[in-house]
Amino acid sequence: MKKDRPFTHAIDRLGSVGLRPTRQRLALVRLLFENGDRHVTAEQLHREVTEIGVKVSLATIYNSLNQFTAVGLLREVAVETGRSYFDTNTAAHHHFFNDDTGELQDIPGDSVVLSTLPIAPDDTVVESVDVIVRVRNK
Amino acid sequence: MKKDRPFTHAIDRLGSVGLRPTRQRLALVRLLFENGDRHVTAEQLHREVTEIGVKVSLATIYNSLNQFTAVGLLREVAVETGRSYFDTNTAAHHHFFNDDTGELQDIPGDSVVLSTLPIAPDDTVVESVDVIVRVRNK
DNA sequence: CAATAAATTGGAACCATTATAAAAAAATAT
DNA sequence: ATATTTTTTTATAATGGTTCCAATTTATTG
Ligand SMILES: [Mn+2]
Ligand SMILES: [Mn+2]
Ligand SMILES: [Zn+2]
Ligand SMILES: [Zn+2]
Repeated sequence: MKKDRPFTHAIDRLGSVGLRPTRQRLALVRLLFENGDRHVTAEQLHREVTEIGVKVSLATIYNSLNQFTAVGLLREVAVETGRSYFDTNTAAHHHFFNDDTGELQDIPGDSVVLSTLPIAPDDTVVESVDVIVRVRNK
Repeated sequence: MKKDRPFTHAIDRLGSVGLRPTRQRLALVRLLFENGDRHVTAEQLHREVTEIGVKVSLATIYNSLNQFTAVGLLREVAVETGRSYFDTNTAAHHHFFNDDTGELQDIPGDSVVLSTLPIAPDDTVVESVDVIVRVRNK
């Protein structure tokens, strides 16, 4: 029996955004999307893909993360200067960031809501609103 | 007649946090705190201090910004990977970030309020909540 | 003023990321 | 299938913001 969830298969997900299903991109797509929502850095993903025995250069990791972001498969989250996080959940949502562990995690559902959104400065339009709740280990 | 606002003078502000009033630090404190709230990067501040004719190395700019942050005179705001912004307003408040110009600016008063704050993950405590409203030029 | 401690400095090192250009792989045409 | 063309991957170099370092200068203390 066949799942009807869209893009169950890595190859279809790549096809849907017009990227060729290469060995490297397939491995990355599987790691990223076949285990629920994820938040990864380039180095993390490189370590993971290497661990499962697939050889992918770090340059390709960066290329792929940027391409996936450009086509809307991923979004980038800025939590600390120095390194980028990529998020497989592209819907509007907010984050907890653990300063001790560097772990980024979604804030569930609507458990944080802005009561008022402020008026954007003159001649500007609001693009997005990012809420980051910074936490520390107790 | 004497102002009664605390730390009107750069030298007092440095004294109050136990930092020696060197020529370099005095110039930086004046630029940072004598013209209302500011949001600057290291490079920006270096350009400014150079423009007023004070010679300060970039290393000292970084040292000073980090020291000022450590003693609570400044706070660091993470808006984009790659470079740090330092904020002279250390009270809890939120920001507009203009992606086109790189300008960071305070969201006035309580024009943005979180209706609910989410429960922090197990064994963690909330440290701070940062709201960044990203805008673009119209 | 002498001695000591702290701060500043130029330049090297660092680290995440991006650029480059050659080799490899994939798609297309024959 | 083979040849041709296009895209992708890769190793490596370059980049840019930041930090480190050891030598020099400045400030404080005795
Ligand atoms: Mn990017
Ligand atoms: Mn810092
Ligand atoms: Zn997320
Ligand atoms: Zn601010």
